[in-house]
Amino acid sequence: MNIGDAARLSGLPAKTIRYYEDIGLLTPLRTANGYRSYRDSDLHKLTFLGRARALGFTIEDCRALLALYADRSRASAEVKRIAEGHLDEIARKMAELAAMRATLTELVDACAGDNRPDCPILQGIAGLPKACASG
Amino acid sequence: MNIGDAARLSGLPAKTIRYYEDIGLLTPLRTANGYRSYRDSDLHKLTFLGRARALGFTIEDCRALLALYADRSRASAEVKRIAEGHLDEIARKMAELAAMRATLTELVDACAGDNRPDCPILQGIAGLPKACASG
DNA sequence: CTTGACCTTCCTGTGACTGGAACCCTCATC
DNA sequence: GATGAGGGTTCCAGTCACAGGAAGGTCAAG
Repeated sequence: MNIGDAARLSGLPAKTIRYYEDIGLLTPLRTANGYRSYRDSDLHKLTFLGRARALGFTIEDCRALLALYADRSRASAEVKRIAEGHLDEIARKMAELAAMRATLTELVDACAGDNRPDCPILQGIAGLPKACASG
Repeated sequence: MNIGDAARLSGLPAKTIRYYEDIGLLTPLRTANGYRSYRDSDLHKLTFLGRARALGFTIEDCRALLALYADRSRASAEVKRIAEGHLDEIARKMAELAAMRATLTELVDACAGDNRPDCPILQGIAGLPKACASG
């Protein structure tokens, strides 16, 4: 299977698949003419990677998860540890965004949004007490 | 005022302040020895930038906001438009994170996390129906 | 005169790709 | 045999918003 087919079947761009090979996440065979040749196992890895990335795992997390996926003697605790760490990170980002949204919503609500120059948004950004939206 | 003082007073690292100059967000004076010299107006800009960045605005948004801040004949509608666009972006990111969290929380809850190899998390990533956590 | 804190510029690296140039391979068609 | 379409290959540059570090200039204090 060439990279184009692997791309179609995995849903990942060919560029991304080459990149994943470049950083050592998978190593497809090569045909006589130098083309990459993907086995079923490669395709499984690509699908796994696509889903893990869609869940927001970093590439390094994905690397660890792939290794655990391939390791029949793994402890699920290790997988869970990685996933929980990622959940913490997601929670942290959501809290950060929520804080931004809270402050910004206040400012936007206070702004008339007409063609006069008075603007509570600009005033807010220029003079906000420092505790707001820190992160 | 040298860059160190500007950094302390604005709360931004000196590296960041130099970068902002590099991309044309402000242009401090220079003393005879080549050191950057920050006026009050420069410091105001830096503080403005720090707060706008803390609210998650992109650098290009910041550039536009700074210009509007300096423009006495601005229409607040333009500022509001930028802020609302950013709020939309924040909402989009939060929704994306919430979807990831929902899927991942399910998987984590289903995983025993002991030293046996059975792992619903890995199974989930490997075989999830494609609709989950798309974004 | 040296020490140390400051400042300068320039180059590289980050994460996870994306775009593009320049080139090769294969097959079908004229 | 030339041509074109549609694959594939490598390598280089760019993204975003900085951070780290090297190599060197400047300045006040001891």
